[in-house]
Amino acid sequence: MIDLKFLRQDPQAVRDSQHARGAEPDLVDAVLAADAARRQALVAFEAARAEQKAIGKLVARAAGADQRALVGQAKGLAAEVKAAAGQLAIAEADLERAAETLPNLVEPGVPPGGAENYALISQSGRLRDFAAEGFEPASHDELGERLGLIDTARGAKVSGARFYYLTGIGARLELALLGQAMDLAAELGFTPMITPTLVRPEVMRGTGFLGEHSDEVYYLPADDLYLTGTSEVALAGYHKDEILDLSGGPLRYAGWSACYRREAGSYGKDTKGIFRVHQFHKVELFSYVDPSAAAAEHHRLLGFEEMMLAVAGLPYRVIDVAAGDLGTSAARKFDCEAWIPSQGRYREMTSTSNCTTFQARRLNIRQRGPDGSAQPVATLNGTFATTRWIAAILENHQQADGSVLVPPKLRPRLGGLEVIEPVNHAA
RNA sequence: GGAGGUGUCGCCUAGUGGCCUAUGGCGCACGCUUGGAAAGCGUGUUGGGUGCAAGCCCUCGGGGGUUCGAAUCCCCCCACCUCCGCCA
Repeated sequence: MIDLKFLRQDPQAVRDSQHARGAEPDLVDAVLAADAARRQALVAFEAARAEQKAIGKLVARAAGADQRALVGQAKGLAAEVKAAAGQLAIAEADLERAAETLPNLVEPGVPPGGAENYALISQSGRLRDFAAEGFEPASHDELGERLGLIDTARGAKVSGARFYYLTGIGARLELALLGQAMDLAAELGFTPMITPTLVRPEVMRGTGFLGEHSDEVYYLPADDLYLTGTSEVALAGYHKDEILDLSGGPLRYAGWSACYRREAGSYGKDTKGIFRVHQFHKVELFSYVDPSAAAAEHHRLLGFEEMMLAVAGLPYRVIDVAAGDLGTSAARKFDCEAWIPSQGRYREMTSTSNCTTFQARRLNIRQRGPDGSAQPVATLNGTFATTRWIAAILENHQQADGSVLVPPKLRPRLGGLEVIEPVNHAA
């Protein structure tokens, strides 16, 4: 049962939040009505049960004809209880269905509106002037092919569109990036994790991925398991049904995993290269914190992402994503977008979301409050590095002669390699 | 994949159809005792919902069923253990 205390306490705040998202405000009243109906059914059920239990005790103590008479009475009560239980089950299912569609409460300060209404927070790094350098920047897929790093043709032959091979230095570059991210995360106090990528339905649902974007998710019917699009799912499910002790500070994890996305609604978008693919690798940060510390932790995650962008030497900007462009479970989201020269625009490299208590309420992850009662914690996540970064690195560090400079911090992980030179496939 | 076994309140454990409103121990918390501590003694200790409260309801891996009544009987699922088979 999803915890709806926040909704009962302040329905207007939820309506305002829905408005900011450009989503159905009527949903709030539908959920409240379902909640009231459930409560009524619950009261009726509890009353019937209490009566039944009382007579049960009498039956236990009675004997002979008295007992037979009491059993007769109890039979009638049993039918009542059964009916009440049926009503309750229906009311609960209705509420669950209604509550499931209600996205998280948007944090105050988030710009209202759709994707284009984001707020620019900061801008870092220098955009190169390729015209002044005397050449036209090549796209990452061109570079990847020329340098022998990415093979999308054979990816398609073996697995279909949006699959690829990383080959040679391409594979090593990916490992370097993810390794660097894991090392940095560990240094910063995040526990490194390699997580399952197949999860049960309740975990998928609890993290908010079976809502409106369920068609983005791979499902294995034979096993009733979902392939995750991010290790966030496994990291959020990690403490499912647990009561955590956060008195020593947040619990912080860095998950490494393959990620799978169907990209169902994206025909025609980013069809070339590895910008939008069905399978990629990612290091994801995940924090469990006291709700009062969530906003501060969010900025901390953003800071770590910026460190990795600095390691990769990418020019980027940070945006505060508008309410209408937030995922179901996010209350606020900061994206770091790197400049992609061949496209002449910024593209998402990292994304960090404050999910406040949304996921914890669904996954039943709590901590002890001051009064000893169990209260939901807040969860936050942030991308730390992905396959997509290879594309940004190739494009931003390309040279006029077709080679690519390896960012200095990554060189030790590539055997000291400083420049990736074109390979001659004809040879 | 096949056969068998196990799952009770943080941990161990009693409980095989009705005062189970779940036993006992360990641990933990508080109190008494003490110069202080240990030991000892006493009290409390699954979690949740609802209520000002008393209370009431739910909760014995999860879900269904049988029954007036289920921790207990039946079915399905999940996890773990043992053995067999298969396999990177």
